[in-house]
Amino acid sequence: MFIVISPLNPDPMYKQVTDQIKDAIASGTLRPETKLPSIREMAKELKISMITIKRAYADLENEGYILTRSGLGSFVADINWDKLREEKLTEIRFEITKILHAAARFDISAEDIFTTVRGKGVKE
Amino acid sequence: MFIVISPLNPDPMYKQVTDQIKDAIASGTLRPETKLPSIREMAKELKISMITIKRAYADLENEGYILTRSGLGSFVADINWDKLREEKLTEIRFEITKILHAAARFDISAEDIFTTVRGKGVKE
DNA sequence: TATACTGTGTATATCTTATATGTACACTAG
DNA sequence: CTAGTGTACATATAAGATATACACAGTATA
Repeated sequence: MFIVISPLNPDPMYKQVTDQIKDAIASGTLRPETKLPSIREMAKELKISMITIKRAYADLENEGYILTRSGLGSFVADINWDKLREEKLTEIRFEITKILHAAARFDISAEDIFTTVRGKGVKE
Repeated sequence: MFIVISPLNPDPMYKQVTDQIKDAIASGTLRPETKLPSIREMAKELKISMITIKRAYADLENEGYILTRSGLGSFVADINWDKLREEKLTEIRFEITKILHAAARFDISAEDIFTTVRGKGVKE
Protein backbone atom coordinates (compact mmCIF):
# COMPACT_ATOMS: atom_id res chain seq x y z
CA MET A 1 0.00 0.00 0.00
CA PHE A 2 0.87 3.67 -0.21
CA ILE A 3 1.42 4.37 3.47
CA VAL A 4 4.80 5.50 4.63
CA ILE A 5 5.70 5.84 8.26
CA SER A 6 8.66 8.00 9.11
CA PRO A 7 10.60 8.21 12.35
CA LEU A 8 11.51 11.76 11.39
CA ASN A 9 7.86 12.77 11.48
CA PRO A 10 7.07 13.96 15.00
CA ASP A 11 3.49 12.75 14.69
CA PRO A 12 2.75 9.46 16.40
CA MET A 13 2.60 6.41 14.16
CA TYR A 14 -1.14 5.94 14.39
CA LYS A 15 -1.63 9.52 13.26
CA GLN A 16 0.69 9.16 10.31
CA VAL A 17 -1.48 6.27 9.25
CA THR A 18 -4.84 8.03 9.70
CA ASP A 19 -3.63 11.21 8.03
CA GLN A 20 -2.46 9.42 4.92
CA ILE A 21 -5.62 7.39 4.66
CA LYS A 22 -7.78 10.47 5.18
CA ASP A 23 -5.95 12.25 2.41
CA ALA A 24 -6.31 9.29 0.09
CA ILE A 25 -10.03 9.21 0.77
CA ALA A 26 -10.49 12.96 0.47
CA SER A 27 -8.64 13.01 -2.84
CA GLY A 28 -10.56 10.09 -4.25
CA THR A 29 -7.58 7.76 -4.42
CA LEU A 30 -9.47 5.47 -2.09
CA ARG A 31 -13.07 5.11 -3.17
CA PRO A 32 -16.08 4.05 -1.06
CA GLU A 33 -16.39 0.30 -0.47
CA THR A 34 -12.71 -0.25 -1.14
CA LYS A 35 -11.33 -2.82 1.26
CA LEU A 36 -8.41 -1.66 3.32
CA PRO A 37 -5.56 -4.02 4.16
CA SER A 38 -6.28 -6.04 7.28
CA ILE A 39 -4.71 -4.75 10.43
CA ARG A 40 -2.32 -7.69 10.38
CA GLU A 41 -1.27 -7.09 6.78
CA MET A 42 -0.76 -3.39 7.34
CA ALA A 43 1.13 -4.05 10.56
CA LYS A 44 3.43 -6.49 8.86
CA GLU A 45 4.06 -4.19 5.92
CA LEU A 46 4.86 -1.19 8.13
CA LYS A 47 6.70 -3.33 10.65
CA ILE A 48 4.74 -2.00 13.58
CA SER A 49 2.26 -3.54 15.97
CA MET A 50 -1.15 -4.73 14.88
CA ILE A 51 -2.57 -2.83 17.81
CA THR A 52 -1.27 0.45 16.57
CA ILE A 53 -3.00 -0.12 13.24
CA LYS A 54 -6.14 -1.06 15.08
CA ARG A 55 -5.94 2.22 16.93
CA ALA A 56 -5.62 4.08 13.63
CA TYR A 57 -8.56 2.23 12.08
CA ALA A 58 -10.67 2.80 15.18
CA ASP A 59 -10.00 6.53 14.94
CA LEU A 60 -10.93 6.53 11.28
CA GLU A 61 -14.16 4.71 12.05
CA ASN A 62 -15.08 7.12 14.83
CA GLU A 63 -14.60 10.00 12.45
CA GLY A 64 -16.75 8.37 9.80
CA TYR A 65 -14.10 7.59 7.21
CA ILE A 66 -14.30 3.82 7.29
CA LEU A 67 -16.46 0.97 8.47
CA THR A 68 -15.09 -2.06 10.21
CA ARG A 69 -16.76 -5.41 10.61
CA SER A 70 -15.38 -8.09 12.84
CA GLY A 71 -14.19 -11.09 10.85
CA LEU A 72 -14.53 -9.21 7.56
CA GLY A 73 -12.23 -6.24 7.52
CA SER A 74 -12.35 -2.49 7.07
CA PHE A 75 -13.87 -0.63 4.16
CA VAL A 76 -13.94 2.95 3.01
CA ALA A 77 -17.27 4.41 4.03
CA ASP A 78 -19.71 6.07 1.70
CA ILE A 79 -18.88 9.36 3.22
CA ASN A 80 -21.44 12.07 3.80
CA TRP A 81 -19.14 14.97 3.13
CA ASP A 82 -21.76 17.57 3.92
CA LYS A 83 -22.32 16.07 7.33
CA LEU A 84 -18.61 15.77 8.00
CA ARG A 85 -18.16 19.35 6.89
CA GLU A 86 -20.83 20.52 9.30
CA GLU A 87 -19.27 18.63 12.16
CA LYS A 88 -15.88 20.07 11.41
CA LEU A 89 -17.36 23.54 11.22
CA THR A 90 -18.97 23.11 14.63
CA GLU A 91 -15.66 21.99 16.03
CA ILE A 92 -13.89 24.97 14.54
CA ARG A 93 -16.54 27.34 15.81
CA PHE A 94 -15.83 26.05 19.28
CA GLU A 95 -12.08 26.54 18.95
CA ILE A 96 -12.42 30.02 17.55
CA THR A 97 -14.75 30.99 20.34
CA LYS A 98 -12.13 29.99 22.86
CA ILE A 99 -9.51 32.03 21.04
CA LEU A 100 -11.80 35.03 20.94
CA HIS A 101 -12.42 34.79 24.63
CA ALA A 102 -8.71 34.73 25.37
CA ALA A 103 -8.15 37.61 22.98
CA ALA A 104 -10.69 39.82 24.69
CA ARG A 105 -8.20 40.75 27.40
CA PHE A 106 -6.15 42.45 24.69
CA ASP A 107 -9.09 44.21 23.16
CA ILE A 108 -8.86 42.00 20.12
CA SER A 109 -12.17 41.43 18.37
CA ALA A 110 -13.33 38.85 15.86
CA GLU A 111 -13.02 41.44 13.13
CA ASP A 112 -9.43 42.16 14.11
CA ILE A 113 -8.58 38.51 13.74
CA PHE A 114 -10.35 38.10 10.43
CA THR A 115 -8.50 41.12 9.14
CA THR A 116 -5.10 39.94 10.22
CA VAL A 117 -5.65 36.45 8.89
CA ARG A 118 -6.56 37.83 5.52
CA GLY A 119 -3.09 39.30 5.62
CA LYS A 120 -4.24 42.85 5.22
CA GLY A 121 -3.23 45.78 7.33
CA VAL A 122 -3.98 45.96 11.01
CA LYS A 123 -5.89 48.90 12.26
CA GLU A 124 -4.12 51.50 14.38
CA MET B 1 -5.02 40.05 48.51
CA PHE B 2 -7.84 39.34 46.14
CA ILE B 3 -6.71 35.99 44.84
CA VAL B 4 -8.89 32.96 45.38
CA ILE B 5 -7.80 29.50 44.58
CA SER B 6 -10.48 26.88 44.20
CA PRO B 7 -10.12 23.12 44.14
CA LEU B 8 -13.28 23.01 42.05
CA ASN B 9 -11.58 24.95 39.31
CA PRO B 10 -10.01 22.41 36.93
CA ASP B 11 -7.22 24.85 36.08
CA PRO B 12 -3.92 24.24 37.86
CA MET B 13 -3.19 26.44 40.84
CA TYR B 14 -0.45 28.46 39.18
CA LYS B 15 -2.85 29.31 36.37
CA GLN B 16 -5.60 30.39 38.70
CA VAL B 17 -3.08 32.79 40.15
CA THR B 18 -1.81 34.18 36.85
CA ASP B 19 -5.29 34.52 35.41
CA GLN B 20 -6.56 36.56 38.32
CA ILE B 21 -3.52 38.79 38.34
CA LYS B 22 -3.74 39.29 34.58
CA ASP B 23 -7.35 40.30 34.89
CA ALA B 24 -6.57 42.69 37.73
CA ILE B 25 -3.86 44.29 35.61
CA ALA B 26 -5.94 44.42 32.47
CA SER B 27 -8.84 46.03 34.30
CA GLY B 28 -6.63 48.57 36.02
CA THR B 29 -7.19 47.22 39.52
CA LEU B 30 -3.47 46.66 39.70
CA ARG B 31 -1.57 49.64 38.37
CA PRO B 32 2.01 49.77 37.05
CA GLU B 33 4.71 49.84 39.72
CA THR B 34 2.42 48.33 42.32
CA LYS B 35 4.31 45.84 44.44
CA LEU B 36 2.87 42.37 44.49
CA PRO B 37 2.91 40.28 47.65
CA SER B 38 6.16 38.38 48.03
CA ILE B 39 6.03 34.79 46.96
CA ARG B 40 6.28 33.73 50.60
CA GLU B 41 3.40 35.96 51.66
CA MET B 42 1.21 34.86 48.81
CA ALA B 43 2.08 31.22 49.44
CA LYS B 44 1.21 31.52 53.10
CA GLU B 45 -2.05 33.30 52.40
CA LEU B 46 -3.17 30.76 49.81
CA LYS B 47 -1.75 27.86 51.78
CA ILE B 48 0.18 26.49 48.85
CA SER B 49 3.86 26.13 48.11
CA MET B 50 6.11 29.10 47.55
CA ILE B 51 7.39 27.37 44.47
CA THR B 52 3.99 27.31 42.88
CA ILE B 53 3.68 31.06 43.35
CA LYS B 54 7.14 31.47 41.92
CA ARG B 55 6.03 29.54 38.88
CA ALA B 56 3.04 31.84 38.50
CA TYR B 57 5.16 34.98 38.84
CA ALA B 58 7.73 33.62 36.41
CA ASP B 59 5.00 33.06 33.85
CA LEU B 60 3.67 36.56 34.38
CA GLU B 61 7.15 37.97 33.91
CA ASN B 62 7.73 36.01 30.71
CA GLU B 63 4.51 37.37 29.31
CA GLY B 64 5.46 40.91 30.23
CA TYR B 65 2.94 41.58 32.97
CA ILE B 66 5.32 42.00 35.87
CA LEU B 67 8.98 42.57 36.66
CA THR B 68 10.82 40.67 39.34
CA ARG B 69 14.06 41.64 41.01
CA SER B 70 15.94 39.31 43.25
CA GLY B 71 15.91 40.52 46.83
CA LEU B 72 13.35 43.19 46.06
CA GLY B 73 10.13 41.62 44.93
CA SER B 74 7.75 41.67 41.98
CA PHE B 75 6.09 44.73 40.52
CA VAL B 76 3.42 45.34 37.95
CA ALA B 77 5.16 46.29 34.72
CA ASP B 78 4.50 49.42 32.77
CA ILE B 79 2.83 47.39 30.15
CA ASN B 80 3.12 48.12 26.48
CA TRP B 81 -0.37 47.06 25.55
CA ASP B 82 0.14 47.68 21.86
CA LYS B 83 3.13 45.39 21.82
CA LEU B 84 1.35 42.73 23.83
CA ARG B 85 -1.61 43.01 21.52
CA GLU B 86 0.61 42.50 18.50
CA GLU B 87 2.23 39.46 20.02
CA LYS B 88 -1.12 37.97 20.85
CA LEU B 89 -2.32 38.66 17.35
CA THR B 90 0.69 36.87 15.89
CA GLU B 91 0.04 33.91 18.12
CA ILE B 92 -3.59 33.82 17.07
CA ARG B 93 -2.65 34.11 13.43
CA PHE B 94 -0.54 31.01 13.86
CA GLU B 95 -3.33 29.05 15.50
CA ILE B 96 -5.88 30.06 12.93
CA THR B 97 -3.55 29.08 10.14
CA LYS B 98 -3.31 25.60 11.59
CA ILE B 99 -7.08 25.37 11.82
CA LEU B 100 -7.45 26.53 8.24
CA HIS B 101 -5.00 23.93 7.07
CA ALA B 102 -6.90 21.16 8.83
CA ALA B 103 -10.16 22.52 7.46
CA ALA B 104 -8.98 22.41 3.89
CA ARG B 105 -9.66 18.69 3.68
CA PHE B 106 -13.35 19.50 4.11
CA ASP B 107 -13.33 22.28 1.59
CA ILE B 108 -13.77 24.81 4.35
CA SER B 109 -12.30 28.21 3.59
CA ALA B 110 -11.37 31.14 5.80
CA GLU B 111 -14.48 32.94 4.60
CA ASP B 112 -16.65 29.98 5.58
CA ILE B 113 -15.27 30.13 9.09
CA PHE B 114 -15.64 33.88 9.41
CA THR B 115 -19.22 33.57 8.28
CA THR B 116 -20.12 30.83 10.69
CA VAL B 117 -18.48 32.60 13.61
CA ARG B 118 -20.29 35.84 12.82
CA GLY B 119 -23.51 33.90 12.56
CA LYS B 120 -23.06 32.72 16.12
CA GLY B 121 -23.13 36.32 17.19
CA VAL B 122 -19.69 36.51 18.68
CA LYS B 123 -19.25 40.15 19.28
CA GLU B 124 -17.90 42.31 22.04
C1' DT C 1 -17.24 -28.32 10.58
C1' DA C 2 -12.41 -27.28 9.74
C1' DT C 3 -9.69 -23.67 8.60
C1' DA C 4 -7.90 -19.51 7.43
C1' DC C 5 -8.84 -15.44 7.28
C1' DT C 6 -10.82 -11.23 9.81
C1' DG C 7 -11.36 -7.87 14.10
C1' DT C 8 -11.64 -7.44 19.54
C1' DG C 9 -10.71 -7.14 24.67
C1' DT C 10 -7.78 -7.01 28.30
C1' DA C 11 -3.74 -5.99 30.53
C1' DT C 12 0.64 -3.72 30.56
C1' DA C 13 4.85 -1.23 29.52
C1' DT C 14 7.06 2.97 28.50
C1' DC C 15 7.54 7.65 27.92
C1' DT C 16 6.44 12.29 28.23
C1' DT C 17 4.46 16.25 30.20
C1' DA C 18 2.25 18.85 33.73
C1' DT C 19 1.94 19.97 38.28
C1' DA C 20 3.49 20.71 42.87
C1' DT C 21 6.87 20.57 46.40
C1' DG C 22 11.20 21.44 50.27
C1' DT C 23 15.52 23.13 51.31
C1' DA C 24 19.62 25.42 50.94
C1' DC C 25 21.55 29.43 48.77
C1' DA C 26 22.01 34.35 46.98
C1' DC C 27 20.56 39.19 46.42
C1' DT C 28 19.15 43.95 48.42
C1' DA C 29 18.07 47.62 51.59
C1' DG C 30 18.66 49.75 55.86
C1' DC D 1 24.29 41.97 60.29
C1' DT D 2 19.63 41.08 59.57
C1' DA D 3 15.32 40.56 57.79
C1' DG D 4 13.21 40.70 54.10
C1' DT D 5 13.33 39.36 49.09
C1' DG D 6 13.91 35.94 44.89
C1' DT D 7 16.57 31.60 42.89
C1' DA D 8 18.48 26.93 41.85
C1' DC D 9 18.34 22.25 42.38
C1' DA D 10 16.52 17.90 42.95
C1' DT D 11 12.56 15.34 43.25
C1' DA D 12 7.83 13.40 43.67
C1' DT D 13 3.44 12.55 41.84
C1' DA D 14 -0.13 12.24 38.62
C1' DA D 15 -1.99 12.05 34.30
C1' DG D 16 -2.04 11.27 29.52
C1' DA D 17 -0.22 9.58 25.20
C1' DT D 18 1.76 5.99 22.74
C1' DA D 19 2.82 1.35 21.66
C1' DT D 20 2.71 -3.46 22.58
C1' DA D 21 1.45 -9.04 23.17
C1' DC D 22 -1.63 -12.55 23.36
C1' DA D 23 -5.65 -15.01 23.91
C1' DC D 24 -10.42 -14.67 22.28
C1' DA D 25 -14.37 -14.12 18.94
C1' DG D 26 -16.71 -13.28 14.36
C1' DT D 27 -17.12 -14.59 9.19
C1' DA D 28 -16.82 -16.94 4.84
C1' DT D 29 -16.26 -20.94 2.49
C1' DA D 30 -14.30 -25.38 0.94
